[in-house]
Amino acid sequence: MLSRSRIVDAAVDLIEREGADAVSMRRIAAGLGVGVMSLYNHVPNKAALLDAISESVLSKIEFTDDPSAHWTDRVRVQARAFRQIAHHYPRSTMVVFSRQLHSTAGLLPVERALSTLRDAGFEGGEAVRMLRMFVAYIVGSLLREVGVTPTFAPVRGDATVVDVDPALFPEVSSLAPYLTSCDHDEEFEFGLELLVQAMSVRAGKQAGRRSARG
Amino acid sequence: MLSRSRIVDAAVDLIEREGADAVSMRRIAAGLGVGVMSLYNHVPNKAALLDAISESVLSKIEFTDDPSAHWTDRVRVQARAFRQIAHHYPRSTMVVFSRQLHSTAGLLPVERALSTLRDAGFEGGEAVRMLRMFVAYIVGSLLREVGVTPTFAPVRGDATVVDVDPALFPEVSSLAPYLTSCDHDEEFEFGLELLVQAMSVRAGKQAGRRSARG
DNA sequence: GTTGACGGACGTACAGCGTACGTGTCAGTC
DNA sequence: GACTGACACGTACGCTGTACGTCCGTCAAC
Repeated sequence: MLSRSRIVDAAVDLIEREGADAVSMRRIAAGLGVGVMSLYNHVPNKAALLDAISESVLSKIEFTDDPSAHWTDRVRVQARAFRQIAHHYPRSTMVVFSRQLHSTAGLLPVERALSTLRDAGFEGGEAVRMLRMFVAYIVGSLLREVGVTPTFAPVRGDATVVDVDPALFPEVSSLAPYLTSCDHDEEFEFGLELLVQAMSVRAGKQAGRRSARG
Repeated sequence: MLSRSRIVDAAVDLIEREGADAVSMRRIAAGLGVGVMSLYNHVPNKAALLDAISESVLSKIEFTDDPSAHWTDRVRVQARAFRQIAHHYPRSTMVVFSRQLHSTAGLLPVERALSTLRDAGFEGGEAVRMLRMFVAYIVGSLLREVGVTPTFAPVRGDATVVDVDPALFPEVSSLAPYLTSCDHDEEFEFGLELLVQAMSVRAGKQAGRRSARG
């Protein structure tokens, strides 16, 4: 028996196996062993199916939030949970990012994150701004990681940075070894720590106001 | 006479006017008053055309770098220059983000940014990590701004957050007014300042190493 | 002036796409 | 038995990217 979730799962599988470009209603139907138009009994159109895929992927994020942990650790855990799913469904993640997220699937993560930020001492608009900034960093990082890994297209040779004129681009040239290689885990953790530290400073300033201006 | 740049410009215009989904070789050709297949004399295929669009948009970023300014101000200026282009070509920017950027068009910005970071006192891998983190934040922010603004699809009603059960999502519910509204300029500057401050702390720590571990 | 080569614009054709519409087959209810 | 709804399916239409062949304007060689 066909169902919306079976269709979504098959679509995600297809995306991960053959890439987002390979996704067509006919391919999905073939994968399920049904006719094309049968899908439309459960999904209004392809755009809605892609939205459902986004929702499905986002809902897979596991937020094992430990309220007793320090808020900095909770931030770290939540960020890594996001990233883990993105790495598990890299090509589908690109689909998520390329679409509007206007669904309530991501509401639980938001609730958890806001709760964490409140513990950190952020109130009202400040908490929301912090959350948005954090999400921006995570999304931007994952877009790079997932776009670079063999996700959407086969990786091209890294000769692009090798044949750079050192006279024109001295910095790029001298930092070439760092630019060509990239330990994604390390990069992510680096930015994560920087953000957590920046938030700690900000939190201390506004919450405890410890020895500031005094 | 047809040319690659004329095709790219027409494509960008079309994307901005009617959205990325409306882009087809036939539409572009019609906009230029030529036959479809004439395009293929200048562009190998549609994917290459989209890559050319990315390159074109990225190359429009104006980096009026002032080496005499303080590095923090240079960082701000560079980030805003990026954002300005994204706002000028919002729908095309989505195309840029959805593709692999593997072109040398973004090399000048990279050079400028690395130079700025060197002035800030970052060396080697640290500079590259800072750059990547910064780009991640900017890209993530723009993805949200540009994805929310009437860019890809018409904006949906903001009733998604209104009908939230306060018992299930207390934080989301109480912060609803902050979550539904969003001053993008303010948000961007907020994160920008936070990052610049975080970088300043880091720069002071590793460059001057003033009174650390002492 | 004629000829040949060639680059570029173009038309045709084909496979594949999303999906509107109609049809057939069941399960459940009177 | 008849009626009803849900659901799987086939057909068909307009669209897509693009391979291929054709035609024409320009220019070099003779």
